[in-house]
Amino acid sequence: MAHEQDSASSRHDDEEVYDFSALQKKWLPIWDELQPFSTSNPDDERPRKYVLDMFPYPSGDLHMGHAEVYALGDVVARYWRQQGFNVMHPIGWDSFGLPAENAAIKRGIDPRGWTYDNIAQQKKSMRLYAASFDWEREIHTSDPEYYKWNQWLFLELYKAGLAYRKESWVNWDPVDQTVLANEQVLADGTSERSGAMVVKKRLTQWYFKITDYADRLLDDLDQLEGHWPSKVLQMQRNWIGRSIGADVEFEIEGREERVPVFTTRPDTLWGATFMVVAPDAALASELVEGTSPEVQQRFADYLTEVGHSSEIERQATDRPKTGVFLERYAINPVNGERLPIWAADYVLADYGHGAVMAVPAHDQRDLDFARTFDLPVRVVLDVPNTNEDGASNDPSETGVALAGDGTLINSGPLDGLRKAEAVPRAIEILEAEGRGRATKNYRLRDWLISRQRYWGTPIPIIHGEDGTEHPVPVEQLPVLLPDAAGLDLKPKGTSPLGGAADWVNVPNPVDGTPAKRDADTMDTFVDSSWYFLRFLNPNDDSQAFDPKEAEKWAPVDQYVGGVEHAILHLLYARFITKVLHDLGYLKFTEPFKALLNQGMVILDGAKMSKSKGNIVFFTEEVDKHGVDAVRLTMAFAGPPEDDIDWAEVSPVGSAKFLARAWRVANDVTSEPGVDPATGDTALRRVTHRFLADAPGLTEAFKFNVVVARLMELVNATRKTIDSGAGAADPAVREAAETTALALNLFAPYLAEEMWEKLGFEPSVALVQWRTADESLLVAESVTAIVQVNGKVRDRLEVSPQITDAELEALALASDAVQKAIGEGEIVKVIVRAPKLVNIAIRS
RNA sequence: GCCCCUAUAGCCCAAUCGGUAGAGGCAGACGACUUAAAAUCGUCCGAGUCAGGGUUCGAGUCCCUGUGGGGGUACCA
Repeated sequence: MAHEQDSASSRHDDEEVYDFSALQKKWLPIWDELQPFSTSNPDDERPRKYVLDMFPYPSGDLHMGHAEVYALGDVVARYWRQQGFNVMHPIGWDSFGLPAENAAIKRGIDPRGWTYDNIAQQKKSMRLYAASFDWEREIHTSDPEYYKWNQWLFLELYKAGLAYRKESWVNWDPVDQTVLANEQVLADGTSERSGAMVVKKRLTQWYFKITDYADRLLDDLDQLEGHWPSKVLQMQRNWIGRSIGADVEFEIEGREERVPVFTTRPDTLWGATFMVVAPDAALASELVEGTSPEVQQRFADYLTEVGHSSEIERQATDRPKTGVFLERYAINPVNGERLPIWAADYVLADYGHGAVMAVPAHDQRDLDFARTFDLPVRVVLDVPNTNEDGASNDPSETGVALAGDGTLINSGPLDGLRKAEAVPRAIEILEAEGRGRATKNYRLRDWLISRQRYWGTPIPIIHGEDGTEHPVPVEQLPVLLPDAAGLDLKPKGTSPLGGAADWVNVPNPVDGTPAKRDADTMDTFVDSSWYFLRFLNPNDDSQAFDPKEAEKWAPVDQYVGGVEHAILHLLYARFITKVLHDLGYLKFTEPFKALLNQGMVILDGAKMSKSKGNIVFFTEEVDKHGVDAVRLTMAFAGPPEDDIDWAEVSPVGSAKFLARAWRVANDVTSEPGVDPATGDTALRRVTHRFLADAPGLTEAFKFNVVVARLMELVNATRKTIDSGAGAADPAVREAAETTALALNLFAPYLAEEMWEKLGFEPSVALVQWRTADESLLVAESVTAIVQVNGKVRDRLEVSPQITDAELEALALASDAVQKAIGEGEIVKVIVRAPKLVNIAIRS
């Protein structure tokens, strides 16, 4: 094998061989010298574009997912540069986080060293990959110069009343020994990081009050319509989960305070037959006090049982309903009925008020519960029976709640109203009596930002002995992380920072008495919630970002990244942007004007993973095929949002195409500047159609189509060289130059080499796209089809300027058409000159 | 369960406003070059658009129903 390769390369030791490795070695230092992607010139008068790729978490080397996102993001960045824009395309490192800490614990080393070593390695790969980043703006979120501003941001939220501490049930990851945000718990109840089954734990933690922004986060999604993938918009809408309804206040026998419940169906209030409270809500424990010892015991047992059930059991939807009767009664405010109160875990403590009015006839969950415990079911909405066999649709018989629309019955003043009329009427009645009001509820919960881990941003709060909270004064920021040496980083359920005695024990800023620093660190999603602003002035040590620069560059014009961040990161960044807007730092309210999601790179239909051993390694692919071929493959594989199965695409094919393009450029014999107008018209038409179409296709993210069209152009050029006008034809040069310009988006090394070979100075990345010559876009003749009753019967070569009348006459004169019409009677003739005639006949 | 996306050649994918189903690639066949092979160049082969119904002069494209695949969500009252 090796022998054969040697002989092959010695035989073709001339410049026509496409040697990607030599190109990579040649151009990287030249670009370093030229700095074509710098955005540091303040006098640059070109219009600006901010193109941002989601920054990577530095673990190990780059992987194929990185290869995809940075290939596609770079197409966009390079495209806008060609279109005359001053494009800011920065990159940095999301370098705080658990993997570094876990790796450090495993190896007994410092997370800092591990992280920065990884960054060094990945940066090398990233530079080789030739994405057009402005490296002068590189940031690391784990640098004190960065996380200082996380702390500043925290204090801004704190001052605004948007950061607060509360005790509550939290998601606890028993493997990583830390709390998780709701957003970090997967649908199956496991941690998105460790994969461990998440358990509930009661802790006092810091929260950001994102729920205050729920309406705006939801409503402002409308502005992004058409610019963000509709899937992401929908996921965000579902996540926020706004429900419109009403609070209804129930008197409780033997209790002073009323109990409010939230319902989206106030129209069914007359159908309530019992009340259910969440067993883990404070209300349940309160209600059970003073009841019989048996009930108290049953409740205590039930609470224990609920606490022990795993997340999986809790989430099984077909799980039988469980609960205990508390032997207490609520009074229905509209009809005075006594409603028995039950505790059951199908009611959630942290949604609404942790209690519901149960209307079994019209709510499936309530019906399931009622049937399990033999509670009454009362229909209050007459819903038309759609059972075909005429069987009853009575929920107590069928077990199916009547969820549809209908007319109110058994509902006093609402009787006879439609559902849509009854809802507002019921709210009016409640409001008039002071027993309720229209209200909204959200699925979204506040953002839990405390983490009991080391490798993150310290929370800049000092706790006095008396329990008071004191923010660290801004001028004392950053609160530096203590040295990891000597600290026990092993997960033990409390923050490792608490073990750094010198660090944690500080005087109370108010009176100098002993106090302690908050020992938790922030969720790393805080770091990434505003990083796009830090790129604007990454070295400014006087402020987090410069609002003037923000006005120039932000918001981000095009954001590129994986759909895995569709909810978490994007929601947090949107929230923080709105907060900074409200605090007067920003003029805009949405951080990312447009979003492009790329799919995943998979293998043989399966997600790549270490455990499955089906990993394609970035470095191996780049070594084997070259950067350009890997990048081109990413663009050509299909629409960006589709997954790329690496087993189904062909970097070999991409490399072949690049070699083919390279040979075409090599064959050009005409001099730079030769007038293309004298060249072969057929090839020029292909070139100019490409020049005309490529920009629109690129802006629509149809990169695969642009590449296909480019292949077509190269094929046409080859044909002209070999069997047409020949290599000296000026149209061949024009086509080759166009190819180099287009390849700049997908294969920057080869593009640069071709550009040089064609007699120009680097860098091709700074050369403007050419406008197509309109006269070459109009074909000399077009094929018009003639249909009879929709079937193609003839084709006519006609002028593109032909009129409807002329074309119709020509079509009717056709023998083939006349034959098809036969004896039939012409009913209608549709003419779409110059492309089509359709003759409708009746036979 | 609910919500959303999707289905075009053996495979990956194209197809502006509804107007000739094919741009491109992979795989395959044949030929040229070569002592031969690789590389290269050339030629060719290839679906009637998941199924059924509807709207229309005309449907891959719009509407309805179903099936397959993918994703989100999970007792949110």
